[in-house]
Amino acid sequence: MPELPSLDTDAGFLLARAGGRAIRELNRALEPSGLRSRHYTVLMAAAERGGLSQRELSTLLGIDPSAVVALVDDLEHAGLVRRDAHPGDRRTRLVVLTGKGKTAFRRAADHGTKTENNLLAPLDPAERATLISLLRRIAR
Amino acid sequence: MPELPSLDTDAGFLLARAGGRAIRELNRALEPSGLRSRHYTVLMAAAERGGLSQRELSTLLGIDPSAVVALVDDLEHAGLVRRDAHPGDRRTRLVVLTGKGKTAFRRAADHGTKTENNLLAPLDPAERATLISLLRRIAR
DNA sequence: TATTGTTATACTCTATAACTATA
DNA sequence: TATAGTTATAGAGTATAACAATA
Repeated sequence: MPELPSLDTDAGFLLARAGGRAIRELNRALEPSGLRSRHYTVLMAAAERGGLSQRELSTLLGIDPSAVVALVDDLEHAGLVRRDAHPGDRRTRLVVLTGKGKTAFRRAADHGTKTENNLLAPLDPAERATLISLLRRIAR
Repeated sequence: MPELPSLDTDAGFLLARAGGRAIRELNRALEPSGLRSRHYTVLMAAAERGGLSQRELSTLLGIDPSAVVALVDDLEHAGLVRRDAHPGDRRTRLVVLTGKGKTAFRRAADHGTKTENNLLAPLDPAERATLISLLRRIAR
């Protein structure tokens, strides 16, 4: 007797729904800064581990390499990142935050944190930690 | 001392990443049937609570009303749903699964369930249940 | 030969506004 | 006046293929 999936218990549906909501609300919060949620994740990666190649950003963030080009273009034109030469490989460009980029990221992080608190409002701190640790194991 | 968000702990990023992966893998699994993940959720809603209006589908699934029109069009042309008249309101169309639609949904549900099992493979049954219940509280 | 970054392109998804018919 | 469904449209996101430079 096969059980049919239901909206209330389908993990894929709930993940897509919650993920879409997270993106939408973050985009709204970042609107004044001219950034979108994906720019924000690039800044986050660069702030955390400076000097990543675009290839590394692509796999780390799950964004297609061709899309990374466009995102880094945007951030470079806004003066928030530089594309530095790789010491040993002339094909590779290392994406590095500028001083202006660090400031912009800190400001964006304020909005991001508020948005996340709002999203997770129904959960207590232990539940938030549980959710994050479960997600980390399936997000890949 | 403000803590900056990190890729490892940012719930929005992890949700978006996992949600995107769920959609992508479901779309691949459904490809032979000619359905996309959003068609699947419409079928799921109609199977679970038959006779929903398109407006109700829109809020239940978090899909814009204009997009619901296109999805129901697709499903209707494929013979999987009907648009029935609402007894008391001639503006409203009730979306109902046909016999063919029920069969198609059961088959799609097989693929959906396999995809979900694959996605949740790193989690044991209790962890899956926890994740689903936490997601349900923030998915809205 | 393989890989990095890039360009071009097509398709899907999301979002908004405007219209119609009904309420 | 407000709501359900519809159409049109624009913008953002996703995905693929092909190319130049370099490994």
